[in-house]
Amino acid sequence: MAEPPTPRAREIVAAARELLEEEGAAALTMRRLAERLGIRAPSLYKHLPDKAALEAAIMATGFEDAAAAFEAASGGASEPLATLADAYRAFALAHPHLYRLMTDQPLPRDRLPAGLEERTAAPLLRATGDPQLARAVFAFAHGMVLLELTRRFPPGTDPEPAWREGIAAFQARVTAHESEPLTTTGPRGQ
Amino acid sequence: MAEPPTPRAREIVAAARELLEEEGAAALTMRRLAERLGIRAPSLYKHLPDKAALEAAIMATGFEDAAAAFEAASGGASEPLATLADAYRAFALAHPHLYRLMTDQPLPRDRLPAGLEERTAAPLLRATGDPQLARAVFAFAHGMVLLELTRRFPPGTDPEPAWREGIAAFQARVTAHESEPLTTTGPRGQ
DNA sequence: GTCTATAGTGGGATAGAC
DNA sequence: GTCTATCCCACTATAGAC
Repeated sequence: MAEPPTPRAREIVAAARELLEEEGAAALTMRRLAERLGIRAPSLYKHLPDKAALEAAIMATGFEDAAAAFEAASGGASEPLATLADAYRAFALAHPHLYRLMTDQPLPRDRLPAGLEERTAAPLLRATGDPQLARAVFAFAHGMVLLELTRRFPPGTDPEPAWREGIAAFQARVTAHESEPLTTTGPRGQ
Repeated sequence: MAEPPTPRAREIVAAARELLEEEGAAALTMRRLAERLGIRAPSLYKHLPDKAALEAAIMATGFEDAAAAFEAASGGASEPLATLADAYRAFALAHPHLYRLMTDQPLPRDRLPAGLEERTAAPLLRATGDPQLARAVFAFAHGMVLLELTRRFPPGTDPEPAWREGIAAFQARVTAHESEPLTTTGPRGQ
């Protein structure tokens, strides 16, 4: 539920995140991690119950960093949505392997600190003013980042114009919502 | 570059796709595939050079099916973009493991039939009338589908309203482009 | 087209001593 | 907190016989 309790466990998680970021998910094995720490793999199990716990702990540090970056980006920007999108993209491209670990699988919500998911999402919710719109923007940004990371666009394609297109489309919806909370898609609840 | 040449190889690829779709990427091993075919794993190598070729062949069948579905969906619909988005989502949700195999990694373009990628993308390009807008919509749909597949939205969330939000936002851009090819983001090229 | 035998590599994890 | 020894698992792939 919370972060690793002991200082040694924290060191291990930090080393694991470095290993992941530098060499990718395939390199994140208990043996390689131990090697990086100058110990033997079985010793790791005195500090962490299993590999899933290690991954969850890495993810938690990633969400802390992402939340902090998003909060910093949305501080009084003149174009909050565009600024937030830039911050989102920057985080993902700066930490591609970490980003994929954080998003490729269902969130292990039980093993993450309480409230962290909400904290990470809050700036976007504020920038859009609407949960459904926030989810749509989230999906767009997530999709763009993954298409970039997996090199899915035709070789040589510059993703920038597509980013601007999407942000412009959603910005128009934000503006529309601000002047008139009910749109053609009808009232939304849930 | 092209599909498996021999009939036997086609059978093997078909069985592999079934295995993938039913049990997921982790179950797609040469051993399990052979088991499903009633033969031994080494025998597979008489028909396919390696596992990467097998995966590429599976992906090719997936893109053929997706392209056909998108072409069928965009045939004279009154709302081409929304209809296409529905078809995209339906394909991904009907074949979650296949979809992820097709999108989680860079496209092995050398091992796929020539023109297949373009054919799959064509309907969206037609529906949007602009490559940048098409990429943005692609990213949105890809992101939404993945967030659904990885259960990334808070438990109990209905993704439908977010889909409608996004499609409405992009539909407005399509309409704007149709009446005025140059927008606030300026001319686009590339 | 299929087989047996096998090489070679890697992984997560536990028991029990120090 | 770390160690050694070890288990058990799984995978891709090749050689060579039938």
